[in-house]
Amino acid sequence: MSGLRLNAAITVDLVVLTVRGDQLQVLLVRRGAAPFKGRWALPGGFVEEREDLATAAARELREETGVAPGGAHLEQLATYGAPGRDPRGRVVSTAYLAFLPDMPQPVAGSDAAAASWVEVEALLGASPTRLAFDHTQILRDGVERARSKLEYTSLAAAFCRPEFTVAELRRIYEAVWGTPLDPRNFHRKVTSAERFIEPVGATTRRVGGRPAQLFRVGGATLLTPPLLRPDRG
Amino acid sequence: MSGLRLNAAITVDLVVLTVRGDQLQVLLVRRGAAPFKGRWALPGGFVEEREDLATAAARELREETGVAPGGAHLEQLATYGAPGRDPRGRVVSTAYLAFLPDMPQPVAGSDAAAASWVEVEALLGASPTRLAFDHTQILRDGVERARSKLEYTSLAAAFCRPEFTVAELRRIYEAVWGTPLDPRNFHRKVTSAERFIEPVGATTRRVGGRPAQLFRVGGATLLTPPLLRPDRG
DNA sequence: GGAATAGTGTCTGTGAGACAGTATAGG
DNA sequence: CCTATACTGTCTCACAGACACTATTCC
Repeated sequence: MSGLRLNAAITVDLVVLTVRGDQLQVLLVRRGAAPFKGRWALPGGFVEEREDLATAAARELREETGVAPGGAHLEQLATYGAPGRDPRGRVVSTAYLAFLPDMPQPVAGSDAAAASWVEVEALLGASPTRLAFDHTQILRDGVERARSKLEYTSLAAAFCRPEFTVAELRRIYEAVWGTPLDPRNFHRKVTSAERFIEPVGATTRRVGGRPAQLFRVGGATLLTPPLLRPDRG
Repeated sequence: MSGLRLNAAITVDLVVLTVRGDQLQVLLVRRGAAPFKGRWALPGGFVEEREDLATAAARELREETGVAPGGAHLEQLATYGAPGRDPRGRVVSTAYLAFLPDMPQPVAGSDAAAASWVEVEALLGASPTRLAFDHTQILRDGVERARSKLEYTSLAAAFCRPEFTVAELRRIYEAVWGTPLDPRNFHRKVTSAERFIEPVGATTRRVGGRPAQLFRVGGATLLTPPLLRPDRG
């Protein structure tokens, strides 16, 4: 036998971000049980026996959104283990961050009746809706990670469908950063960045204006040179 | 009572980095008990009841190095919870990353007889010494985090003593990145970066060559503009 | 003086930001 | 024609990299 003393319950929580209607939104569930019954919370759950943390996160993502593993970007964010964060006892939660394209139907395949996309600004802005547990802090950390990742990596495309236009990609950046960007300079930058996006050959049909070229992701994971946020002075 | 099922043992592991003799080194302990008895491992231990993860990491750091909380930079790195990573059972470990200046005496105040600074290159290079558990991977992640943090933050100074010269700061960058840097361009960059370092007014006494100005850290935490690694193409 | 290290100036290419101007669609 | 969106070209300023040069110490 092992002398190992189990001293905690380990869970995963998900910060699932998407851009819908030029807004950065996060997937929340309404809690059906105490504690924080009726309050919005990040989706999550206990890690099963013999299950890796990343596997548990992918399973939760699939249960909540119907998105198969590999269909979205999923990375570990951070771990939260303050003694009082869950009134039921010592719960240590590893948060994962996911980027999803705008889904055709909201939260398809979800088991939770009360799952919903919520605008991030309403949760972190001036008069924020309070979330359960320390989930507001987890969300804040996730959003900051997303903002920073867009600068140095090609992950913005993870918010887009497989084929997208430069303008769609730009609106991802604008929604996540909350800043307008110059469309012309943006176009020049992303098309000249090495292996960031590559043209598909086709164009969109628009209701007005010149049709746009369609692109898919190139092979690059790092963005060189980086695409820095305007302010950060 | 709570229906909470404790399903894991939660621990913290430390990746304590320093620069000694122009080498990036990490603090290791030799394991005195099974599993992996006699193998080098990262220092760490179980999180106590009612103890925060960060507090546990600071406590471990102090036990191993004698460095008081606040005397070093300490940040959360990542959490490792693969089912088989510890043969004794389900152990979830949150790794913390610490940056220390070169200590006058190696590992002062340590309780472990077998604690030692080890060159990182010997652990991650061509024919690496294998560490216990998944500690080689944790170390790899920590070193990569350190390399990237030096680009965008002013944390390189955390490897220096309170007063330091520009050349000492440059040797930190060179040791962590493993690349030589142009001393003149480096000097111009760090002295012109906003609030990165500020002159103390005094100079060093040297055995040969012009005395160097002494600096201390400025208030800035982010480095604007960033100081990018030479290669990363 | 010579050797060693610290620090400055200068040039050149690249890229960011600003923005004029052109291209291609619908009405 | 006008409007809307996509895309290209051009200008200017700032900074990175390369490296000549000056400054201040010990010998």
